[in-house]
Amino acid sequence: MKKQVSQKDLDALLRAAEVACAGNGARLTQRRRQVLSVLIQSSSPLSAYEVLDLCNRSTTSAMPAMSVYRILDFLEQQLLVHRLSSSNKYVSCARIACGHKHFQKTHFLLCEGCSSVEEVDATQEASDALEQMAKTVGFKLTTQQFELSGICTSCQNSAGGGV
Amino acid sequence: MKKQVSQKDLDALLRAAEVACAGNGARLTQRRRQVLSVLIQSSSPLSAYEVLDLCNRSTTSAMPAMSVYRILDFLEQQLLVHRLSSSNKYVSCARIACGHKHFQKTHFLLCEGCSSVEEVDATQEASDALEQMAKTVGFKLTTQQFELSGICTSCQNSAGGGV
DNA sequence: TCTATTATGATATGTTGTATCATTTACGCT
DNA sequence: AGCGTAAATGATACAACATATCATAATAGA
Repeated sequence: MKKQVSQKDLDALLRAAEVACAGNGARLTQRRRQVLSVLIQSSSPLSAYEVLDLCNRSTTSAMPAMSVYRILDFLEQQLLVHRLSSSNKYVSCARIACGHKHFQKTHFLLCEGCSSVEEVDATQEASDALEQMAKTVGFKLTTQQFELSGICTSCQNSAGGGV
Repeated sequence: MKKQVSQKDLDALLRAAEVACAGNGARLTQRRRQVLSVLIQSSSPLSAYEVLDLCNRSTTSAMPAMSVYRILDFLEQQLLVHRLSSSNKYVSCARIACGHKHFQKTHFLLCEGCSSVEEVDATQEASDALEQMAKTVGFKLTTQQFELSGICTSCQNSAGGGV
């Protein structure tokens, strides 16, 4: 499903992404830009092959699967996209525009109704409670990212519809 | 890696599993027992194909991949094994012996050092904090299971060794 | 412009997961 | 016990997902 992103917003995000890459001595090439655009414009997480299909739909020159995997890895390293391990899919980072700083642990709220994703910072309470819980069995937590399923506001209201 | 489970304990768990199945009008067949045994005896989560390999190592009659997937689904329905979505692997339930009642949400603490898994009940504080956090963006949580990575006690002490 | 590095293309192959239909096994019934 | 039905497993084929490897192209810097 396609998210409504204006050309203006998309351009701004891509510019910000470019700057972010440059800051790391990396380049946002045409292909990488293409993959990132697809993810930015998607209202739900996409698998590598879904990204591939969408890329190849809009271009004449077909991209090989290999490239998509490579580019997704790259974009993840640059913190421009996140990989959701529970579904093995990718979403564009919600923080691209603001210098993609993640001050807290990141949580992803996955809607079971419409598959949309909400990226939120962890509350101190949640982090503390989880850490405390792990501590009772001697675990030292390292997870920086949680993926939680639920029902988003829209779907609660429309009782099962889309966004 | 093989966990040290005595034949006595294994038998007791399998008997408990059999009773649990019977309670649901289901049967713990030879094949299902075999798959469950493999998981009980593993110190870390196993993928479907890892289960398959282990099964086929101990038998003369080879099991097809299809059967493993079917049986894992079955065992999961019977609450005898859990599927870890973050790694797409399976672990035997830690509650088989006690009637596998899950009163709270279940958390899995995955050790990044030795790959062992600790199954714990969620604390009320953690559940509340997560629910509260989701609520701030209008989400109603449905997740019953969290998977957290960290370092277990043994690995903290041995600074990188195994269990 | 030349060269070293990085990025991508192309091909092959490995891994994981399912669809489908045939066969076998267990259970209830007479 | 013998029979019919439903459940479970076997067997085969194939689809989907992921990676290894080497060739080619593009880019940055000297």
